[in-house]
Amino acid sequence: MSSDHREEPLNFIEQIIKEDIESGKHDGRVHTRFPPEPNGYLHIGHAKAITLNFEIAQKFGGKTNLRFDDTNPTNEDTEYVDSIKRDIRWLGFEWEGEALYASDYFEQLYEFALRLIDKGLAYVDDSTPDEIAAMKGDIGVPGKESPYRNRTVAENRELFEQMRAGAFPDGAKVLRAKIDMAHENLLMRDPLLYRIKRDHHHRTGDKWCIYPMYDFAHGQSDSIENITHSLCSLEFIHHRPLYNWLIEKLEIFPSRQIEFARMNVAYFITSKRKLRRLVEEGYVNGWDDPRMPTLAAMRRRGYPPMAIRTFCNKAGITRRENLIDMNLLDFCVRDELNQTAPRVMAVLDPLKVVVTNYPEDKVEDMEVVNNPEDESMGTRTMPFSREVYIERKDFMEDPPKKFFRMAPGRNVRLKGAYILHCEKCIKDEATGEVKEVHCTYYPDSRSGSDTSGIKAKGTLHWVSIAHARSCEVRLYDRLFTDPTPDGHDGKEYLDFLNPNSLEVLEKAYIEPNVGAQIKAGNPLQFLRMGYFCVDPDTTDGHWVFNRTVTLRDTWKKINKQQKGKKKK
RNA sequence: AGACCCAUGGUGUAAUUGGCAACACAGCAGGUUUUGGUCCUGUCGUUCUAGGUUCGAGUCCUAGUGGGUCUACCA
Repeated sequence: MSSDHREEPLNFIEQIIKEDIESGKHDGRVHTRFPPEPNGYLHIGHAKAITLNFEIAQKFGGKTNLRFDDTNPTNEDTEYVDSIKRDIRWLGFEWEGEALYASDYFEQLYEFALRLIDKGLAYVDDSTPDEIAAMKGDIGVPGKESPYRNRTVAENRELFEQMRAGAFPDGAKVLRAKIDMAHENLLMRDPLLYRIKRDHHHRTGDKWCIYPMYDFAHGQSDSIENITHSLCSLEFIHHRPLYNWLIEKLEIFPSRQIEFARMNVAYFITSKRKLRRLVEEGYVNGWDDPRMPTLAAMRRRGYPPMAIRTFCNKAGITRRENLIDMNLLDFCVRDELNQTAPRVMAVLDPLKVVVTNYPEDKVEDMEVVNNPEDESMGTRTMPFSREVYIERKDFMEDPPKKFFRMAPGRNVRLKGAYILHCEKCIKDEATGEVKEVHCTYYPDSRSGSDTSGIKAKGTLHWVSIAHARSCEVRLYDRLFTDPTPDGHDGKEYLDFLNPNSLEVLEKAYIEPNVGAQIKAGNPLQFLRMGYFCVDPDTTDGHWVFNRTVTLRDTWKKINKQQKGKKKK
């Protein structure tokens, strides 16, 4: 297909994998995993990790597991398991075999713990959390060894078995690795491996009262699954020595952890806690509110999954801090939708236009193309009549330079129909508001068979008043007014909420012959207005559309520039 | 304070691993257009600082500067 010989550059992880394959490591096998904790909804940051893990495996002929990291029963729930699976599939990925769970390895993990105890590398500690914290030392200050550190193997074994059997209350004892209380890396100062916690687990129920900590579950699960490359975000970099230490001492499959910088997107936040607050305190209408950065929200907003994947790929993989421009996301979304979204005409802020020389009872069917980018999408018809709506902003009584739309004395084309000559506007005497515009049309200017020779600089979208359908349109803007709402001292992210992030238009109008498109999630381009999609709130009698993203708007820019000049 | 990580246009990533700093987005200026969309053309602008190694450094070394991470019985 492609004739260009330039190889696409590999990111640093792909380079590592390529080298591993070339050196015959793991017989050239590549196996990654996506390890979410089922305690919340997936967001754009997860999309990056998902795309990376699945696509990198695909690229090198490998596999990707989905493994739920469910070692803390307190916040985890099956509800999240289902939504996570749905979101991954929505992005277009399918994991290897069945979904896996760290909790399936609890018995094996327990065996691993005994193995460590037998080697004299783990001990049961009776210290309280406060005591453990106090003995941990500080950055640059070595810690102190626990008085329980030198229990015998036999004693440790018996105590740990009793821990499992439920002999001790919650928090009474922990199992710790025996490494080095003076280690410069705080995580190596005898890290906790198991805690006692009586809580109902979403899968194992009440079978266990001890649960492994992240560091004694994640890497071991990787190893159990023979994961070759365990990709995670930069914050786990300090865990790597421990990750490797445990694998080495346990003498299990040597998975390799590789860290990359997580993706930050301007005007987005991804902290679970902060997102939860937005939902719980009603700043947004739920986890799938189209203003949220969750995948459920992006789906509802109409972002095509492929656009999100493209976006993640274009953002790239490195170990640097980054803040991705939202323009890139918009670009990816528009690029995808430009190819796929059928065009329709909808008037969001209607202004009545009367074509005074058009017969009152006449109706003509105008043929219009569904997508100029894709001829195979065919055409449809739009009824044209004496009274139509146009966009209020497309008329100006006293227009500035470079305004190509409707104004008294000027010609404009109604897309797919006739060229109109604007005669006058009628205003409300009290308010000065333009109530309607009177035009005449050129009968020989009909679209497709125009013999008038008249040129019109602008082309407007329109709907026939008698035929149009009323609908609801929801316009979304960024949720925050600041690119890094949670990055300011002295202010919190809620201080930067955009008061205009949602605008609901109850009285918008859409052309009538689009019924087949009205299925929740379907994308549409409202000609000249933007990309929209059908919201799931839609019923037969009430159509609701979400604006996914606007079209690029050169006029808006010109207009701004002109206004800026006037001020000067 | 210590350890670790990082530093390339406005933003994000490349640079055949030591050989003319490139691509995308954004910006700007044009062209095409029955969407002020798409598409096309042009244009702007970059290696944190100081030393060192080398014929040659964005790349290697040293020091500095700046940013990030780490002291949960969370993951």
